[in-house]
Amino acid sequence: MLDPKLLRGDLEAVAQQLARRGFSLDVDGLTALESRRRELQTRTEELQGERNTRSKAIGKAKANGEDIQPLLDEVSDLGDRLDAAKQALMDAQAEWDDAVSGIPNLPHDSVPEGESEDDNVELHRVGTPRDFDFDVLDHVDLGRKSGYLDFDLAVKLTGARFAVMRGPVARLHRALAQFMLDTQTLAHGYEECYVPYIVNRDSLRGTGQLPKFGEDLFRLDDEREFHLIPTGEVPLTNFVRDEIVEADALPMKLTAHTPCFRSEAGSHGKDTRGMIRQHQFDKVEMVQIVEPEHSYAALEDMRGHAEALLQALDLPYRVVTLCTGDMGASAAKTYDLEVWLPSQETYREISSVSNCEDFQARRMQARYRKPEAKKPQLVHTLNGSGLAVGRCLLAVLENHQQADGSVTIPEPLRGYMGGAASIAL
RNA sequence: GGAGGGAUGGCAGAGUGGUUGAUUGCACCGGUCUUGAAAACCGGCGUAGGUUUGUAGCCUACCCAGGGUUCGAAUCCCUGUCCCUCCGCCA
Repeated sequence: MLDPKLLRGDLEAVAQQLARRGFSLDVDGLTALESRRRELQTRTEELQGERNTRSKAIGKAKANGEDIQPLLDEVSDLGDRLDAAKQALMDAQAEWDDAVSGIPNLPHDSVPEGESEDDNVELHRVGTPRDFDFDVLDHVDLGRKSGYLDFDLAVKLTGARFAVMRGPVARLHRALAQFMLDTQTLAHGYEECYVPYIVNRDSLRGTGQLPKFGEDLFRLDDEREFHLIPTGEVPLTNFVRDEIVEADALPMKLTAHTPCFRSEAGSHGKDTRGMIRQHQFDKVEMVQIVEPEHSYAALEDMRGHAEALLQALDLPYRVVTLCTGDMGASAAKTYDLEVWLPSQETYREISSVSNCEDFQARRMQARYRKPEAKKPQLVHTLNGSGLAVGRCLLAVLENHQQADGSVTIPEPLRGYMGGAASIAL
């Protein structure tokens, strides 16, 4: 959510910045709404003030043993007028909140302008796609022969867009997650966390999934409005919701390996084959809570933390800066890491690293106290995948496949695989 | 699943219908004292919104959340959430 002061002040400037990301701000509507809201608030507060002074007078008169009936008669209709004013104010406020909650974050100046992913700007490429002297298989065909990767079985157990992994593939999946988690904690200084995979409404509101994007979530049949997490970002970032942390507690660097559940996956018929797009997938998430002046340095660091994993796994990838039109609503700037998939002969997203500045912090009321400042200040929040485990698994399978149907295990994973240098599929 | 007790400012903890936004202590900030520090003493110290040129003043709201009673609610009633204790059950 944007700073309400910004929205009450220079709306035109805000509208211009939002136009960069293809969002057209209803300046006139908001202005009218705000002036009406303000008027109603003033009226309500006047009535409240009147009620308070009269009630105090009644209390005083009663204490002096005077007859208070005449005073009571005077205030008889005040309550009704006050109720009406309050109701009107609440309606106007709700209308304003509704309008404001749909406004995305302002893009950072360095974000390239564009409408879609076609306009994203490549930052750099690392690694060279292999030249295969045999016909490459995609992960579906690779896994089918042995049955170690079984989508048909998942259909029977649940339905479309789930996967069953068995044997060495299941172990490789676990090895990847362990390797990522160990790298983030031991090499990059993140604190390992175990978090709930079910969260409440307030948490989803804090990170921005609600109220606008509820249809992307799996919701439990429970009156408490519990939802399965769509990403570890939700529980981790909400650590600081409604908190005032001391400055020396920052930066807070958190990581967790969690499953992620997404209801929308595949609703548009994209990536129907294989485990690119699933309702359930695992991810190691990085979250940083930082002081505002350090958030862009932290963004570069986090991108590096994600890139280090791909380099260690010897996977070719590229980094793109998302253009204004392709960013999520909460982000001010986002890098995507895209890994090379030989079967598709293209780069596919495997990590997304974003600086949300104070957009989420404001929704969450997440603040910190600087010793020299009297008022608590909003923190900046960043999140990034480090990495998506499922997509990483298929990238390893496809990139490191051999002519004999085996897959070479990247060196850093071998310790997690009982020393195996390759697996036979 | 059953029975009880709680939720108040950064923290601890008073307050059961009438100038109580709220006693007090700790923490924090400023000052006096001191060579310096500590101690002691004095003062300050919540958040949000409105009004305003104004981080001044004034006004309004907020004592877990949402409803209700009342001229008036931190205080009484209802619902919900969370925490604690005991019993049962369970990984």
